[in-house]
Amino acid sequence: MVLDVNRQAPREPKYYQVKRHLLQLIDTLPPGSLVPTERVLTVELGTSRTTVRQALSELVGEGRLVRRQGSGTYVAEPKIAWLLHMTSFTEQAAAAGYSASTQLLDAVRERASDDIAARLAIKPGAAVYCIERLRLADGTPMAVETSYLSAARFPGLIGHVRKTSSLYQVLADVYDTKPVNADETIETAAASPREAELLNTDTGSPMLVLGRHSFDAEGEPIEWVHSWYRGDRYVFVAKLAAGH
Amino acid sequence: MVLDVNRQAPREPKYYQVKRHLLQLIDTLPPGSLVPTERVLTVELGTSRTTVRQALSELVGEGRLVRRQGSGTYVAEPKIAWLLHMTSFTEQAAAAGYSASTQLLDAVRERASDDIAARLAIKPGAAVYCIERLRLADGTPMAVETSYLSAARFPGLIGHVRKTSSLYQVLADVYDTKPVNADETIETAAASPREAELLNTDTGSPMLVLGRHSFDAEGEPIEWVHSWYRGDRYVFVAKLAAGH
DNA sequence: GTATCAGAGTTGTCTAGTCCATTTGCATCG
DNA sequence: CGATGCAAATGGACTAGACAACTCTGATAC
Repeated sequence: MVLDVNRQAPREPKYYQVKRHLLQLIDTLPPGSLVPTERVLTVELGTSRTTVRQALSELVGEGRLVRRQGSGTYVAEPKIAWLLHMTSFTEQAAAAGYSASTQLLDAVRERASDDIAARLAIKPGAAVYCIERLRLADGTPMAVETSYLSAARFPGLIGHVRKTSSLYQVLADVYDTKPVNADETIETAAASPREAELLNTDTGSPMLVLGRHSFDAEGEPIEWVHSWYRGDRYVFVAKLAAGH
Repeated sequence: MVLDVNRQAPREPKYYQVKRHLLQLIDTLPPGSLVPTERVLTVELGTSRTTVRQALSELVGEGRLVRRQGSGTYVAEPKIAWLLHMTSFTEQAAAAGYSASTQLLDAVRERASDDIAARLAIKPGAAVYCIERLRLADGTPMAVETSYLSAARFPGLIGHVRKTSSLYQVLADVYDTKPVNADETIETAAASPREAELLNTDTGSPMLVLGRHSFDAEGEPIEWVHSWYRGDRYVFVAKLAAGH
């Protein structure tokens, strides 16, 4: 009978050795530098291209490297900090020193799924507006934002949104409604082909998904939004104080 | 001369078709259900095991599936919401209905890197305490937390921390210091083998990294902490109000 | 009955290779 | 001189398969 000493130690995968090697290299190079090609690393490190690519993919996902097909792999710029608070995208961007713009991708009326219905406090199957927008900062795509609002509560919303780019402006001017509270959720996900295309990244790359569930002064839900940010590009920042 | 119509359309990768197929399947099954094995999916969908595994890996990373080596792949439980606010881990856990515990992994005195020094407003190379702890909720590991504090400002800290599990308690009782403000950062990363082992997950799986930079009433930095949570298990929740 | 063990089945890791899409630089042509 | 086209080099997607590590079940031994 063999006694199994240190079973618990999960040995380091080979691809992780490659990753550590690359991390060391990256730390010595300025952003924009070219790193060795996949095929060169394959022979240098005595491993397969698949293994090298796994290490590279993780580093790309963490925002340390950028790959450009046909060209090469480069050291990435540091991530951009994005402050979370209760204002519009435009104000947030301005506070961070960017000029924000918005591109309306889609605005349709559809039936609420069970999940959406519950969040908007309406019946499943009731009409909702689904508004999809691309947020840009200094012209580069930053986030894909999808908003859901009750069609019964905001009749004709789509027409207004097509004319005025700011949804919050429309809510205030036309419907006299203003969000005063919100629950925000933050989680990770992988980019779908659609988001990847819009945000100019790869399908499956890690994303930060910000959900916002906002309420008016009476506590009624106004909208449910989720915004997809590239996880390799952005860090969310929240400022907290002890008294809540 | 061939005119390149719709160059922009990046066709859907094959693995993503597999992923969508699996998502449809998952939506019909309760948590804990067994999904078909990798080899079965390989023949059912007419693809290679590598491609099937890529789809599965993304779904595992998004918390939709759980893989158990030697056993099979199962539909995962929904993610757990974790409220962000300016209290201790223990209080946070209690508010969410968990009984929290902490395991001290390591507590050493070391020299501050440039980054740490800047955050703690001390000189690079000055002594800092590095305290690594495993946070558990109802006995299951939840996060790996690494704190950095100035050794000059909190002499003998390690000894106190070894006796009292709560760092904030020690800061209040022994050093009469209390954090009143904090900047929190949230970003994505991939698990290192060490974190993966401690959190009982796989190397490279997506993580949510919460950074906390806290300050006392005078605006002096007290500590710099980063906590690694499993991105497939947790959603962070922040409550915001309009008046900031 | 109970414990043990072998084997089948599963996921985990890695390899070596093919073919495609895109970029880039160079040679060629006008 | 400029534009064009070609070829090399690069990353992107996928395949088929080997072997390892682990789990579970059923047959067997006691």
